[in-house]
Amino acid sequence: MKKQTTIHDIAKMANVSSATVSRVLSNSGYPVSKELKERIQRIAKEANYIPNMLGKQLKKNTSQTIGVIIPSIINPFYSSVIFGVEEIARQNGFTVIVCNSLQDPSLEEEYIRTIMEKQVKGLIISSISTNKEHLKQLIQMGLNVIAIDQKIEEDNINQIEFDYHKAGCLATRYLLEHGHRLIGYVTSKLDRPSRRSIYEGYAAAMKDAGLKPLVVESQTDEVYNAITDFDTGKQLTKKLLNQSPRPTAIFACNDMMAFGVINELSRCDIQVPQQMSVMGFDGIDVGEMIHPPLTTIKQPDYEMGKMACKMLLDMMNGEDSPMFDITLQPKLLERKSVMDIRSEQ
Amino acid sequence: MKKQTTIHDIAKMANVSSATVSRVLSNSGYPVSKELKERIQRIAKEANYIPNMLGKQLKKNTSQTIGVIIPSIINPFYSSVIFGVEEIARQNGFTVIVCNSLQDPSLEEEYIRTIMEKQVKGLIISSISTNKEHLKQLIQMGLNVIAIDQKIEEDNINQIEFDYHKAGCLATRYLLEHGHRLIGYVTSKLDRPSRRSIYEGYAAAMKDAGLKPLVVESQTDEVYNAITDFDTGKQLTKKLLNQSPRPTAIFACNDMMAFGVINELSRCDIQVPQQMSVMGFDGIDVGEMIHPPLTTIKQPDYEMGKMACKMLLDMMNGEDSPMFDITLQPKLLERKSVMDIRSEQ
DNA sequence: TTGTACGCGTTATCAG
DNA sequence: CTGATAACGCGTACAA
Repeated sequence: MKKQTTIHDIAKMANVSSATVSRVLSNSGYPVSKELKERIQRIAKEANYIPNMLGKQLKKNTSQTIGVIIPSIINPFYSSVIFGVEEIARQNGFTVIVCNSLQDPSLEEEYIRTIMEKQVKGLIISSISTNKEHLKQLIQMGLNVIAIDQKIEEDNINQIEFDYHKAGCLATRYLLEHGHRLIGYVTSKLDRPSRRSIYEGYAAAMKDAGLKPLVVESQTDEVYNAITDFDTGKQLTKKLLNQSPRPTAIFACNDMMAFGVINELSRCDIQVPQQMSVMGFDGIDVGEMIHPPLTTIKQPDYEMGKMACKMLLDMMNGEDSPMFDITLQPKLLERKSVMDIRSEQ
Repeated sequence: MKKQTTIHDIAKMANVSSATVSRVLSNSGYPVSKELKERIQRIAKEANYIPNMLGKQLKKNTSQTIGVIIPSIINPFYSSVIFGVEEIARQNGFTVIVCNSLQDPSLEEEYIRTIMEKQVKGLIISSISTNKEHLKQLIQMGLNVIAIDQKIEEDNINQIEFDYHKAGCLATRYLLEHGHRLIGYVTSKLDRPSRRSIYEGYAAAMKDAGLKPLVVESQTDEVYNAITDFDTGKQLTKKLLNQSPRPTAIFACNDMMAFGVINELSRCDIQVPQQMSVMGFDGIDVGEMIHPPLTTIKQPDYEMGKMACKMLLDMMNGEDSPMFDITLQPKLLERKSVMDIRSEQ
């Protein structure tokens, strides 16, 4: 394992100063005679020169890196987000550090600290922590932050929001329009703003229709995990089926949970959608692959990632911080898990 | 945006030399009087000192970072791998850079270059590129590499392999044991060793049973994308159904494709598993969530990630390079998509 | 157009 | 035990 060649090595080989080498090899645009330039480039190539970014970054006080903190990459929704982020980052010469917070505030904080130590100046975060003081302080120190998915109720943190409330309404109204009156809502613990908003959207739409909400909420504060949502969906469905009168439609707070709902119904020999309609929330790809294909709300994941990264890069380029929030709009993906039961009534 | 506090700032505040501050704040173990130590720690805390890793790394010539290059994080298999890698990395104070190669050799090379420039000394890669010369050269320069998933036919690259051949056999034998004789195999393009091996395992098992393989191979060299595999599964199933006599079971080269198979069968009103058995390959979580739950081969993704990361860290700690390959063994996940048809014959 | 010399923040070596 | 100083690799005033 021999030492890497540096600009000084090349300088010696070319009998010039390292300054000149630097100017050529960093494409600084600083004037260097053409012949010398070409000679240096040739020598660098032959010597297999690989620049050491650490030196550069230390000097310029900027790592070409952005950090992304999300609950878990196992969740397809977040892996799509990252996919979008990474695409834009790469196109702009940036590299992405991925951090799974596992919904654990202390892990989240640990990661933010690491990010800062690595001189990462840009962070995209779906934050779980309620104490934003720390984050605000780091922003003072030059960190640029874009919050996605989970709203951060603070100034000078740009947000990419999603209109969860409207989405909850939209889904519920769709069910109502298809003749459903008894609509159950199954949800994981309502301890985060996004989840609350969906619920409130559902409740509002029900109220508008003069109907009573029928909610089953998971109480366990589970560690994050895809299969957990699935199991939760099954559990909550069991509870819901014990209610009387039984609902004719079930609305789940995310697609994974909706899969659990469908699975449990199928285990109980209840046909979807003939005997029970199911509505999901997220719009992940696999929803299209199950039977029946899941009618759901599309939350633009990939696009959200791309947009967040673009905004972040703009901020870091000091585009005079436009400081505006974006709110993405929900879209209903009409597939096959909801039946129109108006004719039956 | 004020400048960050450095050890020099703290040195001034404490009226000591920056060397002493460094010794205390880096937990070097170097002897410093207890009172001084505590004073420096207190001042650092008050001044909100955040160490600058770039300086440290430049000095020590090692970034506490590992790179992971995989085809696409959208694929649940790879996101599980990364999840495992990241867990071990975090526990050891390392950070993970994620790179989606999209099955594009030039993108892969670009990422490897970036990795090197960032002084990343450890790389976990599912390589698509056929030219390993470049990689070998970088290993000479101190890069540590663990190859996963895709075998790299070179010395001094540690591998975590998976016995694809045996897995292909295992799946096929299972179908045979359940009375199937006409077993179709649908696969994406056989242009990679792993895919070839599964195919060969299937073919060998069929031959052992005195049966003729029935293979439908996708010809399109698609860009990587989860939904593509699903669609491919549908297309290939259509082709297979035109064969006569029709197979009684279909074995797909990955789970996503198996979902496509099931979906297409369902569209043609062919019941799974009553009228047609389906076997997948991968063992991703959602396989359990669809109807019927997919019988499949479990390829240990999460464990593979954890193991790869452990091996890599050992290598980087210069554990005298044990230089051995690990071959993970397949396991059959028996669920509900395969029916025993022996009684019918 | 090219070279000299210093600093980015940190650790390591060598004196004291 | 503590301090001064020289690196690490690079970019950049300033000088020539």
